[in-house]
Order: sequence, then structure tokens, then C-alpha cells
Amino acid sequence: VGELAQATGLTIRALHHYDRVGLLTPTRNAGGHRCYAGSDVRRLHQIVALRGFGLSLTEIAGTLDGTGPDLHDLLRRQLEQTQERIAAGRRLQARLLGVLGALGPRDQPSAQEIVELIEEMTNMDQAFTPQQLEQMAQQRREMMDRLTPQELADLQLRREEATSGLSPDQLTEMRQHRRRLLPDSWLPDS
Amino acid sequence: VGELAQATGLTIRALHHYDRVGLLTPTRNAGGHRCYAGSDVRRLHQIVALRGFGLSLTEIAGTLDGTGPDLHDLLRRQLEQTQERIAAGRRLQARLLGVLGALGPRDQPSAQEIVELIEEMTNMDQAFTPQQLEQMAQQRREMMDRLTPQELADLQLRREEATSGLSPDQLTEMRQHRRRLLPDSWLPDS
DNA sequence: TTGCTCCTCACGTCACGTGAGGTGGC
DNA sequence: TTGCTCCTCACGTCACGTGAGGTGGC
Repeated sequence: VGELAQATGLTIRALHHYDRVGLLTPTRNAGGHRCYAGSDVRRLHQIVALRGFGLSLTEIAGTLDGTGPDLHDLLRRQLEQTQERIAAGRRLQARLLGVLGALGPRDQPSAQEIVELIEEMTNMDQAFTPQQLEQMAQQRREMMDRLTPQELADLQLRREEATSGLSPDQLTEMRQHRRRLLPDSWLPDS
Repeated sequence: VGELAQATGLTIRALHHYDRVGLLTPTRNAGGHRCYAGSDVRRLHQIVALRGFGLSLTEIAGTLDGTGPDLHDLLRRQLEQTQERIAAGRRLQARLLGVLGALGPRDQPSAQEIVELIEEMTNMDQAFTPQQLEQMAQQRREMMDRLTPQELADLQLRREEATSGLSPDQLTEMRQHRRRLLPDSWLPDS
């Protein structure tokens, strides 16, 4: 019965799905329950293995039935797609570290301000221009000058809260990214 | 009209979709056509920017309308998910390089053989055991000994075909991976 | 009249998740 | 009778893609 097949880490619903799409059709007993024979279990293991390599259910069916395209080609395409996804993920990661890093030193920027920052980053999709950096630095200096000691302590507290959810690796990456994005004059300030 | 909005790189259908889900509802003219005012275009730019940061349409709507959760938190979660996806992609890439690398020296393995290899890799999800390595080496030696010079030339040709679709970087990574996976005795053979 | 863009349904995608409602053997 | 597992519909997910069939202004 399907409960034992669930030992493979799949849900019953997944097995129903494989049955419906014709990927794995076990026999039925008198009560209509699915009975997975040894050959079914072996096929299921192959399905799980191929699925773990990123193949779609259609590709898996074609491979196991010998009707699909060459598995070797399939795997090479998978490799290409995976590398593209990794690259895209890294670009997104860099942009996210960019905003989060730029957000760090400011006090509670409103969503509206963050959206504007993201818009600017998207529009020029480069680092900041010197003029913008100077403007940001100027605003920041003015803000810091106007803060009372109490407000400074609050800001430090909030900054710690903002980074407490991050792993050490994330923090390191964020700092490295900020270092690349911003000139040295910004770094030893805080 | 929507044609100008298509200058943002979106399809007309996407704008229809944003309209239907209430993310961006332009005014209509007498003929029922959508008319995007300046404010609509600005909002659309913000939508595109936030979408580029991995936010869902629901999250974008909540952010722009000020009703959603904190954008700062959203971006941190995005960062975590992105890093997880990158890590998962790298693991998949490593496994793909593993099979493709192991497949290299063999002549046209059938899909069935590749499936078995993938199954083994999945089952133990480690490198090969010494016994398996010895067995594979034995089979390989026997096979090479039985080949005629003509067959050897064919094999070399097929091997070149198999790798011709790969970039230099992919080849380098593949070789490095094979070096880590297999003992030295396998390397200078070919 | 001929093109062109625009419109509205409405189904399809991918691999299932999630109830809703019912059945057979302990 | 009470639980338990099993079953079959059938809709929902996410961001649109893709025809099908019709309309208004040049």
C-alpha cells in the first residue's frame, strides 16, 4: 500500500499524481487500493533519482520508457540551465546585498524610500554616481550632527536589530559588497 | 495605450494581468481601451523594479499600497531564499558534473546505464566506494584491451562530440570535479 | 474595404496541495 | 460503533501565454 511508498519521502498525493499521468501505474486490489510490486518500487526509486537531477516528469517518463530524447543531452541541458539559474541568483543576491547594505546606516527608511532606492538601482543598474554618493554623504553627516546621544544609542540599537537575523556569512558578504559599492570615505565612519 | 507601456519590456498580456488583479488599474477611454497616465507609468516602473528584486505581485501590491509587511523584512527573506536557491543550484550542478564527468570516458552509455549510475549516486549520495571503483576500473581495462585501433579512434571521436557542446569553464569544472571524485589512478589513463 | 491595435473570455502551464465527501477492514 | 487508511473528484497555486472571436479608428 501507499503508506510504505511514503517511506521514499513522497506524499500519497504525489503517487496518485504519478499514477494519473501514467508515470507509475501500480496494480489495484479488490478494494481499488493501489498495490506497489517490487518492479513498481524500483521504478519509483528511478523516478525519485531522476527528479533529483532536475528532470520533469515528462522527461523522466520518456527516459524510463526509452521513448524520450537522449539522457546525456538532457543532462547537459540541465547543467546549462542550472548554471544560468545560479548566475541569475547571484546577480539578484548582489542587488539585494546592495540595497540592504545601503539601507544599514539609515534610520528606519520608509517603504516608499526603499522603493525609490530600488528604482534608482534598477534604472541605472550600476553603482551610485559620485554626485549621488556626495549627496547621500552630505545628508548623512547633517543627520548625524543633529542627533542627540540618546538618539545615537537608539540608532545603534536598531542597527543591531536589523542585522541580528543575518548569519555571519551573510554579514561578511554584505560588508564586502558595500566595500565594493561605496568609496572608502564611507567605511570607517560608523 | 498599452503599446507604449510595452516599451518597458512587458507584454500587453502582463499589463492586462496587472489590471485584473488590481495591481495597476489605468483609466479607460470611450472605446474601453486602457489609458496609462503619468502616475500609472510611475507605478509601473516601481512594479518592474520590485519584481526584479524577486517580490511576488501580492507583495508588490502590499508594498506600494502601504498595507503589506515591512519591505526591509521582505528583502531580507528574499536574500535568504536566494542564497538557499543558489546553494541548491550548486549542489545540483555538482551532481550533474559528477555524472557527466563519470560518463565521459565510457562509450555511448545507454540511458538505462546512466539511470543506474544516477540511482547509485542518489542512493549513497557520496562518492564511489573503493570496491565499485575497482570494479569499474576492471571493466574499463577489459573493454579497452578488446578494442581495435579503429574502435579506439571512434571512441575518441565520440568523446570529442560529447564535450564539444560545453564551454571551457564547464570543461574545467568537470575535470576538477572528476579529480575530486576519482582516485589518481584513473586520471592519466586516457 | 483592408490592416492595425485593442478588447474580453477562458483554457493551459507544472507538480502536486488541499479540502470535500465517501468507502472497506480492524 | 469508532478510528484508521484508502479512494475519487475538483479547485487552487503563480504569473502570465496562447489562441478564439469580436470591435473601433486610420
